[in-house]
Amino acid sequence: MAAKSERKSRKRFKSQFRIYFEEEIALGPGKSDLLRHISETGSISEAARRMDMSYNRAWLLVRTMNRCFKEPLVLASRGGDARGGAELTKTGQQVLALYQQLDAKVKSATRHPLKRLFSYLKN
Amino acid sequence: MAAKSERKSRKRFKSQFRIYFEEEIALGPGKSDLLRHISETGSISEAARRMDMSYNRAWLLVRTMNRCFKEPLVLASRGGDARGGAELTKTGQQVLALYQQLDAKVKSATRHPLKRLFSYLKN
DNA sequence: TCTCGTTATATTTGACAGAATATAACGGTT
DNA sequence: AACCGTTATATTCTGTCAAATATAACGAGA
Repeated sequence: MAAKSERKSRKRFKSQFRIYFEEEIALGPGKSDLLRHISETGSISEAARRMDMSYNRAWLLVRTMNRCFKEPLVLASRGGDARGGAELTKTGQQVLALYQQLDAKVKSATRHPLKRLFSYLKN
Repeated sequence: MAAKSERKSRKRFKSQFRIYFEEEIALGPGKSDLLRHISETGSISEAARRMDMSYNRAWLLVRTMNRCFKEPLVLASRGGDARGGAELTKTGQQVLALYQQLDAKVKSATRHPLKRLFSYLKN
């Protein structure tokens, strides 16, 4: 780890794509990230904690996603055995997978021109 | 035009990539668009008018770009024969071309998974 | 030296997204 | 019936980014 000349480059690249439905963002980097964490933790609030995001915000994102898609992406339950929780629906899993696939494709497609662009930036 | 079932789809996709230098956005969708218009019009203010953007904002974007790259992308002059104007430097042209290339690559790379994603959205 | 469209720059205003805060409901378990 | 961690929802606050506004400088040409 110590061998790299700079511990963190001053040059960065951020690619983000958003899917809109009407005037709302149905899916984007934040929402897909949230989906992943919900899938991993089985809980909206635990996902939010791990992302250092307020539960309130996380819940609003979930609500928007569920509203924009034909079928809900997240199914949540209150109380009960595990004192509530949430999970991705089949649709949610598929949508997340597609988004991640999109992400990977963009990464590989931009690799080379990006490198050239970076060379024009200051050091 | 009247035959299409919807005059404008409610589903949209926006892909944008930004290149950061330190904490500033060195290049992004807006800035590259501005570069194009400056190249076409030979003027920052005319470019701004066509983009329905204030001259002030356009100038700030140009200033940021010029600050982030090794060499300025835009060269401007005041007064004089044409009463001032601006043009892209050779570097500016190359950077713009690279960005547009990036854009095209992303478009073609995302085409198919995007279509599938759209099918999950409400109509 | 006045004009004119441009570049150059500072400052003030305003809108809006996200943060913060508050509260309630749920429903198994104990 | 009390408890607990979660989901669910409304409302207020606030920091930030863009818009708006204001001025000045430039410099060839008339």
